[in-house]
Amino acid sequence: MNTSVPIRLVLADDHLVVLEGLEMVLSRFADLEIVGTALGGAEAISRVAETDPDVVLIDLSMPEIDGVEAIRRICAAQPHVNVLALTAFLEHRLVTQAIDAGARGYLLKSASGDELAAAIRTVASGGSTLAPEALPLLAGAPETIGHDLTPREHDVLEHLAAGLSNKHIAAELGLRPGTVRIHVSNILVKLQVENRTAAAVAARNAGLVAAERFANDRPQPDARD
Amino acid sequence: MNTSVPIRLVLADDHLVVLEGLEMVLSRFADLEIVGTALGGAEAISRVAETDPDVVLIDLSMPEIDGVEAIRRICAAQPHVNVLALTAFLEHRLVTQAIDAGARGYLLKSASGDELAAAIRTVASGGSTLAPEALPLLAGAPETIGHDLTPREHDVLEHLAAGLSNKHIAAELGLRPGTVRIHVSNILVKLQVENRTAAAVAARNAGLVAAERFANDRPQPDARD
DNA sequence: GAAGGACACTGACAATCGTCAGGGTCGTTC
DNA sequence: GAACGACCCTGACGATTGTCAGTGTCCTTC
Repeated sequence: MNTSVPIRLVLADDHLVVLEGLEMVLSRFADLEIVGTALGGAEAISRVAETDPDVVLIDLSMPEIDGVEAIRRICAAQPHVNVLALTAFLEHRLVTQAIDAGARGYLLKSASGDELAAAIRTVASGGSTLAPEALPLLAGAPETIGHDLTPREHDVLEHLAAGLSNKHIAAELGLRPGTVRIHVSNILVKLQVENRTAAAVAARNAGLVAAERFANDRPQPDARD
Repeated sequence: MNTSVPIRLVLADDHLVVLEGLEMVLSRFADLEIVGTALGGAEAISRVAETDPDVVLIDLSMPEIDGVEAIRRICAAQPHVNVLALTAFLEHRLVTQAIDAGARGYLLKSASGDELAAAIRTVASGGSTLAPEALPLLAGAPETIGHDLTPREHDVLEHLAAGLSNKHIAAELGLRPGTVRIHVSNILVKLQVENRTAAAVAARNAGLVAAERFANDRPQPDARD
């Protein structure tokens, strides 16, 4: 029996061929209707605003406006829209941020089309769903490292992870170098590492700072004082 | 370019839903015949061995046996098979490594299904193709940085990028700390950076050292609740 | 064999980093 | 108001880092 109305769906993924693929995979299911697609976060937000769908399936790793930010804005503007986050990699920060931003579910791209459709139905009916692989990340405390950083420490870490010296960080933030040193020292304790280089690596691995996917640009402090 | 025999194709991607999507997108084209799919590098190798296809479309970022290694083995075993590399991100090391390993082409997932099909046809007929975005990475010298490192410098960089101090690196390599300092100093010059932290970041961005993408493992996908 | 270059190593300073022992502000609790 | 804790700031001191000048080895070239 056809339930009266199909689930209206918006898809967002910055990889065109993946987006096309998702579209075709999901169009197999009679109870799902794709009312819009988007190639980026900004596009996703406006597409959702236009079509007011039941469910949004959104990739988290997108340039410019990333998935988490898009989820946040969509949930703020249209709280009745159910958001399902999709991503290629299992990352603690992404899972928690997506949930915090308002996502009703979190799924990996290693799921099958059937699993995806099932998750969409669950989310559409007001339920929530989580990739089984994501559970241990939320349950235990395997990756709670660095989540107790103060705002200032996060500022410093951001610059530190770009390779700046304490002097440059101080100039950038309008502080004394000695002050920056203390922040760095506290960061080392909280990240459980021995020195700033290890901190930079750990911060990137834990996703505490934006990691440049593309190797093209290189942050270079204009030195020579 | 209408031929009686379709192009026989093997697809490999560790994300099941993406793999299904690619399969459906490409099955639209009458001149393409998908003779096998694989969820990982090892599976790709054996699938190619079994089916002896014209073209292999292979994702580069796969766990265990990654795409580059798979390409290398496929090209070694079956040199007549044309390999087309596919990846989500534009990374200098991946492009060059894929080409070195024997790939006839390099495409981004931001390509459309049509572009993908066109690239497959080009590669199948003995040509080669490259994502337009990948060209500047190979053409200019924006990322030739660090390719003139001596073996010893590479050893040191490997440890440095893991966050080790000079003293620890010295102990690890059986050197004096002062010696390590000189290697580090030379590395800084060659990587065009100011300090060791920036060197660690640059080395990872440029793919000069193995960068574990995420801190936690990836359990095997399965199940539906 | 001599000359040259690339590479690895080392000990000496100066600059930078990380730790220590403080002080200041703000908001909460008694 | 006093006490408390969280956060941010600062100068002084040892430890680490990065630079400099210099030695030894191996390999190629003349």
